[in-house]
Amino acid sequence: MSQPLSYVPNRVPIVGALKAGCAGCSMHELCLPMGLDTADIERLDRIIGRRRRIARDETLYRMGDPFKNLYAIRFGHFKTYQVNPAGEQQVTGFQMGGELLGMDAISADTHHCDAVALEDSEVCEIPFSRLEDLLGHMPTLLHHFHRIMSQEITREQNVMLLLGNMRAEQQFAAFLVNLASRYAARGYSPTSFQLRMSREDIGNYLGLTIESISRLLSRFKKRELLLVDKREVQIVDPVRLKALAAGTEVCLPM
Amino acid sequence: MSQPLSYVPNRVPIVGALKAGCAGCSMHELCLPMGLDTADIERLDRIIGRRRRIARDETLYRMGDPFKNLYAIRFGHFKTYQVNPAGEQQVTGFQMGGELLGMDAISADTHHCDAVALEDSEVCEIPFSRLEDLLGHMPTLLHHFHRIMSQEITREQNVMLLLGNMRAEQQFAAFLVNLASRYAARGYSPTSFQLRMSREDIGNYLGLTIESISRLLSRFKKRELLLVDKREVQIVDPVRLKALAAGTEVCLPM
DNA sequence: CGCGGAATTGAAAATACTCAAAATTAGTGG
DNA sequence: CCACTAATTTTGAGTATTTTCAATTCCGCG
Repeated sequence: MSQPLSYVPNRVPIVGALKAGCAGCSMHELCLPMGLDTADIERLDRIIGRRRRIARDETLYRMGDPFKNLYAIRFGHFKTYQVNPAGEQQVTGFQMGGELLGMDAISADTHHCDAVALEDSEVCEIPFSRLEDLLGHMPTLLHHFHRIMSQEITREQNVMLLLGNMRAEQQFAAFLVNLASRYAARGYSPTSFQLRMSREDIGNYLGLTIESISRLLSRFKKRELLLVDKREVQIVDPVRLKALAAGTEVCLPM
Repeated sequence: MSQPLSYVPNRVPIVGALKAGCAGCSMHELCLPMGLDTADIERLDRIIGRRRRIARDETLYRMGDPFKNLYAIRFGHFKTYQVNPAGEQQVTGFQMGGELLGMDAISADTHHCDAVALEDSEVCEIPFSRLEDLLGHMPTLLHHFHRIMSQEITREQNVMLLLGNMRAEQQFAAFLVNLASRYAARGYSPTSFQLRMSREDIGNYLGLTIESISRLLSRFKKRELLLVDKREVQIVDPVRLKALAAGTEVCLPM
């Protein structure tokens, strides 16, 4: 599923085999270089910094860190969370391969959240000032970058929708449907995947307690919407799950 | 408080008095032209489309409308809301003078929410494709635009924080503190202002019912945090209100 | 003056939370 | 590979906050 974790020197073309840089990255169709021609990918490659391995539970950046780079996830999963004045965490998102981390930091040149790897992961460092220079000369990339930022805004609006007026059961269904669609976009099964995050993280993200998440999983299991084994989830009835997420159907307790 | 509503022909310089365009707009220190020199403001002015008056309760754009323009609010207030598959509304934000509307539409060339004026308002149309062309030639503006988009991401993350792990009372306090700080940034009193939105809109935004908002207002009034008269709010104890919003203090019912 | 939308208030109901305990799983070292 | 410990998850019972439903009241406006 994810790539082997053995160390391979970065950015060194392996003759006749893998290309280095964006062109050789399995995420290039989803990530920043999406839709660029070979020459433009080349230009983008030249500004991209080193690749970084982030082991599970390690922090990529912290709230308050000075903003230097965006990070493109090559493989692995991350969570981002903010800490409020009272010291409580709020998970603001889960990110996976092909997604960009750090866009919230542009506004104040300072990171606004912590980003922690949920499993051993790898990211590309994208020095933002160099990227911005490049954007001035590459209209296609500029537009695509704006789309990505806009997508992030849209994503968060959807979370607001979710947090603001869905009941627990609907929220959780929507969460699963969202994960499924993102795996589908990456060529993975949308009906069978691993939850990379703990029940606690899910609960925190959805504004629910860990107990509620646990109960919802049990309920969905009993209603034969899902098969659940530890963190492995199999969606048995995607249609009904989507209906639940849309609010067209309900799934009462017991 | 807001500018007079009488009609004045747009973009016609009044000799020896007001300048037309961004330089003459009271919001230019908060809006897109922030930090630009006179020559650059001039360039920006040239691509900005007409000004539009939007009467109270009128819609600036709707979900699904093709995306052509961003809108800078010259004066007035707006709300944006999405409609979920079940037909329920979710207010995703309240916007005021100097703020930009429509950035969520870039990602899919289609508006993702409705924007409705909460009072008689005026916006500048900013044709996005022309803006993007200009951004390629104005690094300062480019960077500033990215800051604005990033700020929108940050703003929404803060709402997630609010919706995700605050109790009603804390949410509502945070909402008021947020409004206060935005009015302060605009040179208005941060302790005395009008709520431009209905209790229903506030409740919808915060994921609470209208009844809950009403009870919270009564409670805050009784605890001498606020004076409330219809939509006019006066913050009597800003320190305690902030403490409430931060979660450092509580304010129980009765 | 009276109508209608908006806001307030009260009482009952429901959803999700808290606390507690048990069960399961993951991690560690022998 | 197994045993042990720590962490995570599940489940139950009682509680609390917020919602729902209903009845008024308030206010703007014709």
